[in-house]
Order: sequence, then C-alpha cells, then structure tokens
Amino acid sequence: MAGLAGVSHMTVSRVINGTGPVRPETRARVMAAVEELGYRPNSAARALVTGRSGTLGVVALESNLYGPASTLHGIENAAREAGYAITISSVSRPGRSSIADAVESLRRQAVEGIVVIAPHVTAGLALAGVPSAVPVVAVGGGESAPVPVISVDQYDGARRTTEHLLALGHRTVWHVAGPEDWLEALERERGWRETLERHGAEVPPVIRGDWSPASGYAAGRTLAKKVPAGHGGLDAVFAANDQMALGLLRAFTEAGIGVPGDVHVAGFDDVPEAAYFTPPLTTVRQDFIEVGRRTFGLLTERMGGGDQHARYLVEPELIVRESTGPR
Amino acid sequence: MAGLAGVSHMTVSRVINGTGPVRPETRARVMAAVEELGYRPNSAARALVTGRSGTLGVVALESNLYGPASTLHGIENAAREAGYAITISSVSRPGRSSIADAVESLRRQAVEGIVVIAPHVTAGLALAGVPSAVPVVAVGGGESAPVPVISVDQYDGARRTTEHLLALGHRTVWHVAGPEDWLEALERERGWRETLERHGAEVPPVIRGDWSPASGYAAGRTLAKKVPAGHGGLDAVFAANDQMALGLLRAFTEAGIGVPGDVHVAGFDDVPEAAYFTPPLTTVRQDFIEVGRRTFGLLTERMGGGDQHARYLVEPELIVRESTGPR
DNA sequence: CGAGTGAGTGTTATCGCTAACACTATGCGC
DNA sequence: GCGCATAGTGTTAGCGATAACACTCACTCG
Repeated sequence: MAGLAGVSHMTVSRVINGTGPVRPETRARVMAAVEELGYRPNSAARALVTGRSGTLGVVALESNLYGPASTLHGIENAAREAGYAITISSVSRPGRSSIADAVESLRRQAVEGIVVIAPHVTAGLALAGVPSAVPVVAVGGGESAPVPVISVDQYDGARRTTEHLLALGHRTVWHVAGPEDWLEALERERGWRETLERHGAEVPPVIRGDWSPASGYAAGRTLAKKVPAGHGGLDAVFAANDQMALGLLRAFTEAGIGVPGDVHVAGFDDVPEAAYFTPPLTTVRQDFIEVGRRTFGLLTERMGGGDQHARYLVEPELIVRESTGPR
Repeated sequence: MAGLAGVSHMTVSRVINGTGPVRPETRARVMAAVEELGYRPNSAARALVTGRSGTLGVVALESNLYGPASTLHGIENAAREAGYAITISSVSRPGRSSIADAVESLRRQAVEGIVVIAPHVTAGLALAGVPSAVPVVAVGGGESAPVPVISVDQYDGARRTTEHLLALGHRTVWHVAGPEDWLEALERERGWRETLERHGAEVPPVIRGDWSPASGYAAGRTLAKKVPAGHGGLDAVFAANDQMALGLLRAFTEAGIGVPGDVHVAGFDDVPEAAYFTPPLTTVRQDFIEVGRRTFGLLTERMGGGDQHARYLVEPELIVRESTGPR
C-alpha cells in the first residue's frame, strides 16, 4: 500500500485521517493507491492505539413495542450523524441481571459510551450496580438511577389526557394501566390518579394490562360487564398505550357499546395505526427523534465529564381524535 | 494484572480464554486478580492479533415496519446465542448508494459478516456492486443478488390468501399492493395475480399503497366509490400488509360498507394488533425467529466458504379470522 | 536409569495503526 | 547570508492481546 504510492505508511495515515500537512500531489498519489487496492484501515489497530473505538453501545429491549423501538431509532439517527457506530445488546426479558449482563458485554466491546433503554423499574437498580468506567445514560430510566436520564414526561401526558376527558364532562375516568414493573406505566398511572384527585373526582380501581391488545381486550370485557355505560357509570377510559386501547375498542364493539357514542377512549403513543382505528384514537404523541438527539447529547456531555445526575424531560403532545369526539 | 497474580501475561490470556493447560491454583490466583482489578480484555487488541472481531453487521431499514423490525430481532437473537455482537447500520431511505454506504461503513468496522435486510429491488443491485471480501447474506433480498438469500415465501402467502378468498365464492379479489420498489410487494402481487389467472378469475387493476394505514385508507375510499359492494362488484380485498388493511377497514366503515358483511378483507403480516381490529383480520403470519436463525446459519456457512447462491424460503401461514368470516 | 512425554509456564514476535519526534528542504526576516 | 520557522515526510516505539516456540519439571516406560 505505502509501497504502491511510494510513500511511508505514516503519510498514508496522514492522508486518510487528514492530520498533518501533505503535499496535494502526494495526497493524490496515496488516494489513487487506496482506491486501486480497495484499502480500508483496520479499525481494531486504530482503536488499539488511539483508545477510541468510535462505537456506542445501546441496551435495548427486544420487542416491537412502539416506544422503545422508536427511541432506538432516534438514538441511532443521532449517533450516525455524529459518526459513531452502534452496537446493540438486546435484552429479551428485562431485569437486574440481564441488564447488567448486557452492559457488561458492551463494555467488553470497548464501546465509548452506553445508552440503556430501560423502561423498567429494575433498570435503575441494575445500573446502580454497574461500575461506570464507561459513561452510561438511560432513556426512560428510573429517577433513582445513578446516571443521567432522558424521558418523555409521561406524567404530563397522562395529566393532559385525563384533563381532556374530564373537560368533556365526565364524572371520572377509568384507567387501563401498563405492567407494574414499567416506570412509564407507573408514571402514566400517577398522572392519571393525581389529576383525578386534583379535580375532586372519584378514583376508580386500576385495571392492569401488559401493553398487549389482548390485555386491553380483557380489560374492556371486564369494564363492559361491571360498569353500565353512560349515565355516570362507564364514561371515559384512558388506556396506557394504543395497543390496549385497541383491545378496549374491540371489546366495547363486541359488547354493543359505542365509541364515542357511549364511552370515550384515549390511548398513549400515537402509533401510526391510531388514526385509523375504529374510531380514530385520541392519544399522546412522543417525539422520539428529539429523545434520541437529547440522549446522544447527554451521552457525549457525559463522555466529556458532565454531570452524573442530569435529567431531561421531553414534553408530549395530546392528539385529539374521534374516540373522544362529540357524541 | 499479571503482576498481581504473580504470573506472566500469557498465563492470564490462557486462563481467560481457556486455552492451554493451567494448574487449578494458578487459575484461581489469576481469577482472583481479574476480579479484584475488574480486568477486561481489550477487544481491539484481541481483534488485531486474531483477525476476528466477534462482530456481525446488520444493514437494517430505519422503520417500525413489522416485518423488517421482526427480522432484525430474529437475527439478533441467533447472533447473541452464538456469542456474536451485532452492530447496526441503519438506512433511512433504501437505495443503491445508501445500502452500499452502509455495507462500506460496516466493513470499516471489521465485522466478520454482514446481513442485509433488504426488502428493496435496488438492494440486489447495490449488493452486486459490493466487493465481498466480507461474507454477505441478504434477507428478503432480490433473486438477482450475488449472495445467499433467505426470504419468507411471499408468493405462497399471497397465493394461499387469494385462494382462501376465492374459495369463499368470490368472482375475483382486489389487491392493494405495497410500493413497487419493494420486492415483497411485488412477490405478493405476483402471487395474487397468478392465482387469479390460474383460477380463470378476472384480474382487476392493482391499487398501489405505501404500506401506511393512510394509503390503505385512500385505497379503501377509492374502492368504495368506484365499485359497488357485493353482487359481483366489490367482494373481496387482499391488502399487502395489515396496516393498509386497517386503513381499508376504516374507509369501508365510514362508507357504510360492512366487513365481513358486505366485503371480505385480508392482510399480510399478522401484527399483534390484527386480532383486535374491527373486525379481527385474516392475515398471513411469518416466522421471523426462524428467518433469523436461518439467516445466521447461512451467514456462518458462508463465512466458512459456503455457496454464494444459496436460497432459502420460509413458509408462511394463513390465519383466518372474522374479516373473511361468514356473513 | 536414561530417554521420552506431556503438563505448566515464560519469552518473543507480531498484528496495523498512530504519537512523537527526527530530519530535510524551502522561504522569510533582518 | 545566517538563523529560524514551517511544510512535508520518514523513523521508531508502543498500544494489548495471541501465536509460536522454548523451557523446566515430574513422571512413565522399556
């Protein structure tokens, strides 16, 4: 390689990295040789000597859930723009040890920083146990995590939705919550509960689902059976995500309960399908691109020695559609 | 490190990799030192000397589309089980050059093999232009690609669906296709068309969407306007994915056309929501875990010098639900 | 009982690159 | 015309690991 261009390997390095002065004609000769030989610098050797791998690690949940998956895309985007490669360590079942394992395996990959997409309550604990020679930031992670955290303001999204439903004149709002071990589920539930309390509305018992349409469907059947629709009975239901809202809609349809005629329903996430449900679903949109950008920003800051306890909240947006429309 | 354990660095290497004989007590001393120092072998150094990075690259589409995203999970799974790390190079807009770029950037990362999730017609071309010092396999890629290809048998899925609809007594079946530059869309369309022809049914003009619910909705409005429902008019519609089918359902509902009462509708993908659409959707399920496993298998085979032109088809499964149920 | 064997460990070279410094030629200021 | 800066290039060392081989024992075997 250096031979073909008639220069030392050092000059090749300079040309490729754009470091140091090189005479234009020399540069051209080197480039030509690079082209001819299809030369590609060995990233391992470079990483070895510079101590920088140019790679970020992401611990992600292996699921198609809209939120986590979109967050991942947002981060990928930001990292790619900044010239970082991304290696993914996905976790099929989140938990203390699996997250710790994933982080460990990324550290072995010599990543320069780690993003943990950790919507679980256990994630904070897991991160607490991780020695952090490598900078770590969490997305949607626990308050208690000893690392910077970026989240969408789930509480506020739930507050807005609940207030929207109350403003429609309902006595109260039922809630189909997500799993107890998901922070987002807890935050949404808290936002809903405290909003009801603040408005002096009765707080009905929570019905818990697992994010799946099936669990929403089950919740819908329970509600349809237990609570007579309308007239101060079942007026409004806020589901913690759109998939469960879909299950609700299905159950209500089967039970002959009309939406929005008899009941108002709202979801959370604004999946692409939500606008085409029957009826189109009122829901909460989260800006995952922004989340990704912020996350990456915090990570680079952290790599530069920034604050361990930074917190950043992204505001969500309420999207009103027919499912909470006029009757 | 070696000092603390009172051995040479070579013995440490042997303990960590389990190569060569080491006396149990020596091993224990080394392990203790590793533990105490939190020592982690430097992967760059190892990669440099062994020439193996332990990393696979995946070129993926940056989208939440169910198929590609699930395929990615399937591959991650298989790779993780085999102890490979995964680095992702995602492509926001697929095309010849962007795919070539992504492959290039992965090669610079010194990955040992590359999987291209390439549902585009251009992907085959892009791969043709890639010098393959690194083994490459494609998922859902073009027939013409000069690399091994794993796909779900889209043609067969479409055939089964179309035959199912014809068996319900319809004169013909309309088709809402995916974008022309997606191979899967073309295969599904071909399966539909040829099945109609084989049964001597008239082939209505294709309505083309872009996978989105919005495009399905637009298609539904067009159909509802142009073709009177039932009685040898609009009887059955096969949408190339579930999201578009959802749009169809929405449009039909708005137009007062009942499903399955007036029209039968089928989709493709079996997204988790499909069973909870109104009505629950008949669709085609693809086994992405199997696809991932096969893909990884072909890749390792290829890394060992296997056939360049291997092809593997995974059979899909028709899931019948209410949307093509009794009227 | 000497040679051979294999377990257990150390020594050295090397992977491909960049950092650091060394060297040469050219141009500039005074 | 002499020193001195600077452009442009080369030389050398070393990143942290493994491969390959060398070495030392202890033990077996004929």
